Amino acid sequence: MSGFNVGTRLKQLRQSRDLSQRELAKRAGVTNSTISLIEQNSVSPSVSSLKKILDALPVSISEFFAGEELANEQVFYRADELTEIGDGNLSWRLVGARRPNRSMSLLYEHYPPGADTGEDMLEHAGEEGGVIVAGSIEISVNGDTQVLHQGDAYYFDSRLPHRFRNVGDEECVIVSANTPPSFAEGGTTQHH
Amino acid sequence: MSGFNVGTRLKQLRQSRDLSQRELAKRAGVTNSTISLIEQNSVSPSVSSLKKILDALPVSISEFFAGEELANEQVFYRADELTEIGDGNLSWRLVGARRPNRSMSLLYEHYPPGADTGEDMLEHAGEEGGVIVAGSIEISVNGDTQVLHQGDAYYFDSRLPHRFRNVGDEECVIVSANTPPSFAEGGTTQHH
DNA sequence: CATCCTTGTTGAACATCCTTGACAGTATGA
DNA sequence: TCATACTGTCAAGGATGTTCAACAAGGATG
Repeated sequence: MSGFNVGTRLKQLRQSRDLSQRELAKRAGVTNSTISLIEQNSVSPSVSSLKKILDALPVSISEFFAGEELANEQVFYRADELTEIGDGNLSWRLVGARRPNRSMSLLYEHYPPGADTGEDMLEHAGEEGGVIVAGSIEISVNGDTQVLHQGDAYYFDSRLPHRFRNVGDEECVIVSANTPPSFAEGGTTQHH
Repeated sequence: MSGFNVGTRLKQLRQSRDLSQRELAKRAGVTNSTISLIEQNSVSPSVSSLKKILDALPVSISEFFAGEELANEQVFYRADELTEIGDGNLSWRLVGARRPNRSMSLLYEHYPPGADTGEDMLEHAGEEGGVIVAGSIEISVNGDTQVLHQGDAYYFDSRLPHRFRNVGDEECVIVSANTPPSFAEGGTTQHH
């Protein structure tokens, strides 16, 4: 259950910065009463108000809630999560067995000409980055599409929708690393 | 930048799941009007309402806002944009600026012939792994010494004492990743 | 064509959040 | 002791979010 203790969390953040309710309120452009009520969990603030307040700390909204969510959320690593690698066309080789206590996975990827991770932009928790070792590849992240060549690199939060496509005529080789994927919805193992 | 386009983002998520406003409203325990108004950005929802709705998708609040907030982060790095870290002898190029919030650091490393991380075995918290892209290198981990060649890879817990040495006569190129980021903050950095 | 279902939108009523302004408690210093 | 300045809390009312109910547009069925 929820137990989204917004008030307590806000109070902690404010106090850790040695700010009074009034001082924070002033910076945020709201009144001290607002902060008082929120901290007591007497109200559930509107997103716009909460954003004003967090901007003044400053703390991003996702950071604010990440702390809350990690407290009651368990993160599981499925044993078979990374076993499905490569689907005939694409070749993803995992460096080392994927073990529950590993904090990242390292891949040696080979994209033949025309290889494509698919039209459906994928989104999952975590971060990923890589260096183009040979060939070139077109990468789309959050609507931004670029063609990277040998020596180029990328790094992004995997929650942004992304897609990989080899539009050249030679094989593209990438060494990439991903920080832990969260559990994927449904059966298909998400990757990339 | 504000531009927190909560409505648009919600609409995207709802539609990607093939849900109508009414269906989502039903699952979330709010009314269809609420969702309509939010999606049109006619209102800034309260956190409690937004949480109900996101729970029904389901999407965590931090995920929801992550998409908005991460939109401005740099994703693509041209070869000459990598941050040089080398100390004269060794050359390490970091993918992306030193951002404190990243969960790993990605490196494009160049070891000239004779390069050596030193006799003192290094130990630090975290994990590291890499793929040898060109040349060869001698790696010692916890007393076990191996020479790896192009296409070989390694992965170990960084708490084990380790050392890298290029005993060949050509440059060795490695793409590696470390968790947690060992190059996160300024100052001298231990690595490898 | 009519009928029925679903879709998203909107005005008015209601519920909740937010501000105004006042209050009590504590600490510092004259 | 009194004055001043700070802290957090709270009631009343204005501002904003949410619901209820009606509406129009689009598809599907007969």
